Amino acid sequence: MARKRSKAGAIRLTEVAKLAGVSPITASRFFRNPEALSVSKRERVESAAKELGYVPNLAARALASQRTEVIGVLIPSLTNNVFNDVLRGIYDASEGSRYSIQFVNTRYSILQEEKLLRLFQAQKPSGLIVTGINQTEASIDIMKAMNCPIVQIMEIGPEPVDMMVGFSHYDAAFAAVSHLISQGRRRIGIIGARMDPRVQRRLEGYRDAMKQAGLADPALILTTPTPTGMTLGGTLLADLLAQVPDLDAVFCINDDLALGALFECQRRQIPVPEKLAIVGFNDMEFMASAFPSLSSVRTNRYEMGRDAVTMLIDAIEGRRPEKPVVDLGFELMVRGSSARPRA
Amino acid sequence: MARKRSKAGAIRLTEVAKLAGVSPITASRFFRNPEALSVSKRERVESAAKELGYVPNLAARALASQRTEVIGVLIPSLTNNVFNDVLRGIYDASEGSRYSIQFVNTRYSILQEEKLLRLFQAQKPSGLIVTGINQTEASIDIMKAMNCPIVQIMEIGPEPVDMMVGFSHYDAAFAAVSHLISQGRRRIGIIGARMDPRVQRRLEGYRDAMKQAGLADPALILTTPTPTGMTLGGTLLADLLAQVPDLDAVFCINDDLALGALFECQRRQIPVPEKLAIVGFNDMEFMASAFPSLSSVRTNRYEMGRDAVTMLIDAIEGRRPEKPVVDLGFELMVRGSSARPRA
DNA sequence: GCCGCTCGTGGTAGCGCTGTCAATCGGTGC
DNA sequence: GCACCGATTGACAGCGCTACCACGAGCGGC
Repeated sequence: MARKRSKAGAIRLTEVAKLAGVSPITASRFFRNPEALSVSKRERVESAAKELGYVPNLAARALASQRTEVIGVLIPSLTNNVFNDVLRGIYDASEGSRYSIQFVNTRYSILQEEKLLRLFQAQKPSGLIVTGINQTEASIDIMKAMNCPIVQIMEIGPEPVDMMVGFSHYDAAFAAVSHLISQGRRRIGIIGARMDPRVQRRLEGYRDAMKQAGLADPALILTTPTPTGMTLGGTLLADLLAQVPDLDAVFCINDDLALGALFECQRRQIPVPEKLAIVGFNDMEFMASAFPSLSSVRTNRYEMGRDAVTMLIDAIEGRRPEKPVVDLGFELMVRGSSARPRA
Repeated sequence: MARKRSKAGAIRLTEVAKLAGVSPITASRFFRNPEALSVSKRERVESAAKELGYVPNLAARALASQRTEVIGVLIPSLTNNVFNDVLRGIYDASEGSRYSIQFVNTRYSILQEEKLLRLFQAQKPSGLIVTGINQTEASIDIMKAMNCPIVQIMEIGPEPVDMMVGFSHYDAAFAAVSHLISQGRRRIGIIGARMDPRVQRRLEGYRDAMKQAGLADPALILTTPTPTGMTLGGTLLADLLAQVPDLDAVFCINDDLALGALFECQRRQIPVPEKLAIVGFNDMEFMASAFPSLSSVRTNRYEMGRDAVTMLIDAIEGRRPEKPVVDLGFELMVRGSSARPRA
């Protein structure tokens, strides 16, 4: 009874090594660090592996080496298009590297996040990307105990668990509202949905900009915890208009709401930007192509994902960045929907 | 030298077993099938595990058991919102089950898909979800060799590798175009982008519907391999109008193009639906909230993901479905943008 | 009272790979 | 010519868990 539980067709490293006429460990090295082998052995292992159709057993590798070449990504939502771009950046940056991405969905719940973090802990990833800076105490403990580089993305704050790539949602919202004020708008409302921590900070930016301009009025603020969407944008604007008939601008905490608001204006024949200015947040592709084109705050989502992975891989491989916190900034995209109304 | 390479704080099953006063294998069973233990042992293992903060080592489990509790998902795009809903269905259905989802991005390349399939092979997933029915020969060989249930999603065809959940893109497009014809439209164009296999089949549906009505004209067809987007929808419509000035309807092979086309009409002051009818494909949320509201073909994307996972888990656990191919159908959502023009 | 059954439990022996360290080899400096 | 050095290579011993099989206890049927 040579091998008790062996699977029929499974080709192992030993088989490859035997065919190549080298020791298993040499064959192993070929797959991890080919340069360490002499050219002749390298070629022999390579052709042997190809001939046998060898596929390495990742579980065995992970067990023996006490680590995996996985980068874990925790994001709050799949439905939110914002994360599409981030994920694209993550995938692009990881492509060609030895690391593969495993991403999980926290559904905007920090408890779910904690649970998933624990799950990752069992997997010993090489690195981790987590969204935002509002984790539970327990989550932070787990992250610190995990002994792998970690990048927090989407926003920046004073106390990174390890590294950070993001921007200030507060500043971005402040800039958007300041722009509306500078265009002569006075009754500037804000509509918001889902109100996650980053959205809250945008709301704060709005509040402070309005306060500083002496324009603050609680009636101008309309938010709901329900998930966002274009339809909701229309509904919220309708409600806000009922509350504030002399509204002359609306800052939408995301672009979906802004587009919904635009359609609502079209439905009500409210001219944009003449009677009502609209500014969104994120600058999704459709903002520029809408009619009128919609102003928004461009956030560097693709770059955020890309840079997070780059920093992570660098850190995993021992090249720690000199600056652990990277501010990617934002850019106010002024378009037709927020032009100065005719005098 | 008891343990040569042991990590300092790593708590293993053996430790838990010792504290609980049972054998390691009994502790192991507790985590996999608690019902098999007597109540007293179960409680003792449970409290011991909690006390030590035991986290199972997934790699070791996978190595010993020759399988992982992972469902692999291959999808072609992250940027395409269509897959958001599918993924949401997948996540929802997997939640609460023992399986975790690992998804990878083929970027609409069947070669990339083949490569990723090979990667999954090394991981021995419990099940696999792949997009579409156009795999390479090699991919199909790999899938057949993988010895796990597989569900192909997004469309259905005559030869499932294993199981399928989807609908007929041909029929759906045919229905959409027939609707426009029934509304009295004659010069019905089609604009398309990225032209993946499923989009190609929609184009076929359009072609046949037009041919059967005696309305076919190659000038009415405008497609491009470039990625889709709202901006592109405007551009394509502009180009099509230049080519076919008497265009009275346009079938857009996805909703992004449809929305871009609507904005282009607004920009050019072409009344929709009076002068031009618009129908999209997929029925994203924004279609109903646009002004005018946009007609589309509703596809059951969420259900597709959900059902795929359900079928997969059932099959993994030995409950093979009676019907391996599930047609989720579609529904034509007729809205303002394709209403009959006034006589 | 004995048989055979099921249920719960434990011992043994790996799963396929890599970390560690020692051995080997060809070339180098003096 | 010899000690020495870096570059390659290999032997050994696990990594933490579970499959397999064995075993004993409890129990109903005859």
